[in-house]
Amino acid sequence: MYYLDVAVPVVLDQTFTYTSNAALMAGVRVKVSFGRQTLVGVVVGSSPIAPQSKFELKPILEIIDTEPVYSTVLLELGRWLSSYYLHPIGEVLKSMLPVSLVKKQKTRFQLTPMGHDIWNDQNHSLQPLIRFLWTRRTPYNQATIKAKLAKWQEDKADKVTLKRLEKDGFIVKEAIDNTHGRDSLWSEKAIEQAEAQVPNRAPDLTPDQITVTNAIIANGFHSEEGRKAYLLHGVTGAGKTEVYLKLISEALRLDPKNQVMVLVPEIALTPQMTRVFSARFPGQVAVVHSAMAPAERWQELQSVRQNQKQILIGPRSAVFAAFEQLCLLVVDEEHDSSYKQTTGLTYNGRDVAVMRGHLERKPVVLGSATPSMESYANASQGKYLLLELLERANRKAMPAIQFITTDVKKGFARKLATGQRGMAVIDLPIDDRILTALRENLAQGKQAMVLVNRRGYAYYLFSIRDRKAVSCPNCSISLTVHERSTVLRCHYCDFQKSVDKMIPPDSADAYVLVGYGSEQMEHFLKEGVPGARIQRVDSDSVQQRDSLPQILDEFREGEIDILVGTQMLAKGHDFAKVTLICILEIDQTLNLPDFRAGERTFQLMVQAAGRAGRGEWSGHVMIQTQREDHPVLKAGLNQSYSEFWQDQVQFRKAHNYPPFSRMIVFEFSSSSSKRDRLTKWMVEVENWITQKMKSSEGRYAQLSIMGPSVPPLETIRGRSRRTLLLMATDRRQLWGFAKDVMTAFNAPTGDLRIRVDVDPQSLM
DNA sequence: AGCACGCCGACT
DNA sequence: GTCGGCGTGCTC
Repeated sequence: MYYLDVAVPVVLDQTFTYTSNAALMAGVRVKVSFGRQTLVGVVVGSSPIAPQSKFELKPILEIIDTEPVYSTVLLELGRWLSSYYLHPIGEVLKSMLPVSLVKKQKTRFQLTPMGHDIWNDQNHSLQPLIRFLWTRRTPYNQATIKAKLAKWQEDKADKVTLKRLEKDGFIVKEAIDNTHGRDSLWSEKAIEQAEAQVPNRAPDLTPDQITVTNAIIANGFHSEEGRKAYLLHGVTGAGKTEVYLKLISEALRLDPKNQVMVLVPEIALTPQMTRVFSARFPGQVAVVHSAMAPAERWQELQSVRQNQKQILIGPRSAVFAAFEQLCLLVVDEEHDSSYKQTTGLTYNGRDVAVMRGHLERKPVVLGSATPSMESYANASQGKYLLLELLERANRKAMPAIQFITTDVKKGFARKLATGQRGMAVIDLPIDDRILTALRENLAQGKQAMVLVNRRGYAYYLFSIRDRKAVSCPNCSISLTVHERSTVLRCHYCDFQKSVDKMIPPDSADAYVLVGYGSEQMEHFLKEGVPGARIQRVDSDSVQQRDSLPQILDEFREGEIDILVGTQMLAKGHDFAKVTLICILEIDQTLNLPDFRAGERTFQLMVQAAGRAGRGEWSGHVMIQTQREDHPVLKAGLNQSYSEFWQDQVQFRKAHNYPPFSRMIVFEFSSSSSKRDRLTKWMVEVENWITQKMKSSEGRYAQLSIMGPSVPPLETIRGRSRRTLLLMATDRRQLWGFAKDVMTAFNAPTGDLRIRVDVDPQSLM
């Protein structure tokens, strides 16, 4: 008889003991009966000696794997993740597996045939309700339906719940599996194409590239002492990718069975990126990304696991991939915030990569033109070895940056007039000098990109009578105007409704559209730059057609003259014919109420500028701002990381913000209808903290505790929230305290919920 | 998280 | 009287 420690995917941060006739390897999945349910757990340890236990131990039901799915290192990594990110071990292990095993479903509500009958049946008592809920007869998402139902019940006494309707068979939950069904234009085709071509030869490296590469190679690919991380700080166009490629070829030269993990931000996973790698290493590259069907993704991961492919390129989740012979980890654009998972296990793919490299005893190379302050601080302290590429590989000058200082802008608002929505241009929120430059650029047959801050048509719809913006029923934020001002959408939940239904039909002139988004800018540009072929790129336009790679290809082929879009555009693409980049709302980025605003702004400026002048023509960047004297903007103008660093270090130090401290945020929430319970709970939290500090005899002297407080966005998706921010230089104090918060408040009853975010990227 | 047990309000 | 709401507690 063997006694197995099994981690099951439940919120409890502990393992459970089961019995088995066979000794099982750690990392093997088993089916177990847990309470009244059957779950898939992971064996994390086993022993022939019975543990003293007051429980009656159950036997496992089934052995799923013949070989461990988690290597020793991955299990160790899982334990580290669990304690570092304060997340239960069973859930951690589950999150580490490829998504194919985790169903991600989005629920929508649809009428059943019986429901349709009621919709048509004038005599049925429920017809008014059903007609109210389903103004059209297609499915609605949960948020919309719940909002409608709430509205219905405002003035009526009847209590009809969705559950009731469901149970009576009038409506059904329609699970939409968004992991399936999306066709995946990116990977296969692009890679096939790339593989069909002759493997391209490595160019001669510049002396700087050689120095950097040799520094890493000289240290070797294996080290028993563990940690060997490098920060490769290379200006845009310095050829960081060539350094990665050279390192990979060196690794493969040493042993063709060696394998390399390459993490890239999700958005950079365009065919071009994978094309570069597969052209250099034909047939040896596996790729995973979010638009892939689970089966396809699993296949790619499997090929890596069995060492049929040498290189794995993927987004943050690829950091958990199983390798047979991993020997190098690369994290490209390490500063990118998309490495941070914001829900569930809130890991940062970059940091996990560093930890994994440490556990695997293999080097980790973090690359960026604008390193995160955290990584740069680590490099300054000698935790990482700093390697620099300070010149562009083609010796081209960095693009010239020019500030366009606008007058204090007239409030940009327009009437929502029924007949001419989205037509009348009253005032352009884009400077004439920029428009002129765009026209000239076009006349010369060159390309441009225009970056704005927000997707959608207008920022919000303002009611003149109520003196407030039309806001989301589920979130404390105004609705964004979309589709040429006909649709209102919430950027935080799924709520969406047409303007006509949101406001009384005859009152259109009592509302104004305030601000603009990418969609409206597209229209402005179409008028302002006649003859230009303009394409919008933001998550709306891309999602609709799942077409980002196609658009980017068309742009590269010269079938589009101007791309207008959100900051998505600033990231990592390489277009030879782009000579002009315009950033319209840099001040807004700079003004965000977040201690990283300066860092984000600098990154945006440098990354955007990096897109210009990559080919034979030199580049030009125009930035519309009213704050040209701001030190961060000046640093951006000079493309000077050290200037930026000097300025921000002062500020971060003064407030003891990261990288000079660590942060952990707790989010407490309840459904907004039960806000009083949440408030009560927060009183408990406050008392607990006071008590804790009193009894701790200065053990937490170092710790700053902020809150619990009402976050800027109090309600999201119908849930009221409170946040508690913990900050400390001393890691032990911070994690010690945070773990205690978890134990004290982790099993909230009823509708209350708690969420932790370790090393948060955003404090909203 | 599930899932069941258990205690209160509105219906045949 | 019960059906079903949800609040509470447990899971080797």
